[in-house]
Amino acid sequence: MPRPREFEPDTVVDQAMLRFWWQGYRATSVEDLVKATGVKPGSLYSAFPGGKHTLFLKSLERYSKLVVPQKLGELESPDAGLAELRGYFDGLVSDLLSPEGRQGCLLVNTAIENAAEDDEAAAVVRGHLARLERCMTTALGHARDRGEVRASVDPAGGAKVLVATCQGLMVVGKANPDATMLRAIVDNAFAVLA
Amino acid sequence: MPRPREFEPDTVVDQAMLRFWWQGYRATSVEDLVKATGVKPGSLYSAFPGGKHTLFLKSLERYSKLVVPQKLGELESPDAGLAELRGYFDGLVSDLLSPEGRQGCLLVNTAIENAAEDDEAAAVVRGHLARLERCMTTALGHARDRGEVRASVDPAGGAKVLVATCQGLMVVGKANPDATMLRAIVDNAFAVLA
DNA sequence: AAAATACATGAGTGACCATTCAAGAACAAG
DNA sequence: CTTGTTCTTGAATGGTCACTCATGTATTTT
Repeated sequence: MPRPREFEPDTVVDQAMLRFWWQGYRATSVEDLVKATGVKPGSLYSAFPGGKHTLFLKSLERYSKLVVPQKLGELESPDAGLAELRGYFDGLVSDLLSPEGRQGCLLVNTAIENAAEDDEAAAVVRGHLARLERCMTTALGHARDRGEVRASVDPAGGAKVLVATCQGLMVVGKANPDATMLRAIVDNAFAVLA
Repeated sequence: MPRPREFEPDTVVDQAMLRFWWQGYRATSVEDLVKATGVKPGSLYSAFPGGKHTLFLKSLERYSKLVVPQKLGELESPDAGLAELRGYFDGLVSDLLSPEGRQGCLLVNTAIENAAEDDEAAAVVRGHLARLERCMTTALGHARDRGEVRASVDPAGGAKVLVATCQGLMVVGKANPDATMLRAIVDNAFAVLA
């Protein structure tokens, strides 16, 4: 009986995600979202009750499902080792240096901009950090078993440090997107493990 | 001849800085600043031409001069070594775990929230990162000379990694202010150097 | 074709935004 | 005391914010 919806909600979330990613939550207005999606306010609010904030949370989840796996790449494969770990960091650096990647990571931005005042957003960020830590622990364990890093490196502890280091890499990259600096950070982070 | 000013500009900047620190640039309204400082809009704009943005830049500089040296503490002394380096990281962790320190570092928050769109703010952040790197390089050099870390640790490179790690520590701390996690990051960051 | 249903539209809501400005007030010099 | 200068005040500006709702529309069932 009902008139069918003329837009695909997932597509709307995708476009909203891009806006939140590039501009941040506060700096993105509902009017921005209307322009970006082509969906008028009324339809937006009826399709996403809760409005801007709901759309933001859905954007975070969509980012986790769509963008994060692509960035992690082989690092999430069960037998990832040092090469995959290094590949992830190198990918971060080249992203930060490219015009399309300057915005960094939506989840890192969210940690800083919203985590203190938005528990739901903070929970998504915590999930992401745990996921990162998990696959880095695995990769570091394999790296140690294969002799790719010093035997004295503790995979669980080292992974926690690497998680922090890659978050910090993005903070530094935002303020100072300089190839020499970013590559030096990665080079030395791995040199210390070898 | 002129009527004397009834407020101290430095005090106004101090109070504005606290607001920007706790709430961020965008989330702090001029009305907030008026309430916090007791200075009415007209006076605020005549004392700080450029308004909110000028006050923000002055806040960043004041943070660098007032808050940062207090956080760095002995790490800025010319003969700082591993103890001072470790002390700085421990201080960061206990700040992030205390109600008064949850807001993290104004300059890290600024790197994420404003650096991409505000070159002047980004420049202040870059200065801060360079300052951190400089004193960490010195401290790490002394630590190596004194045998407090492995001889294979490169002070300049290691400092770059530590800078990134402490920025990342604050990202993690914002999303997940958990003592066990934060202490594990610091413990392992130093374990890797030993 | 008529009724029922959900969707699309976009002007409208009041609140808040950063900023300005006209008016009055306080001081110092003459 | 008068005049000149700067400061203080707070109402007013025009804009934008997130959000709502009455109206019209498209589709399916009867």
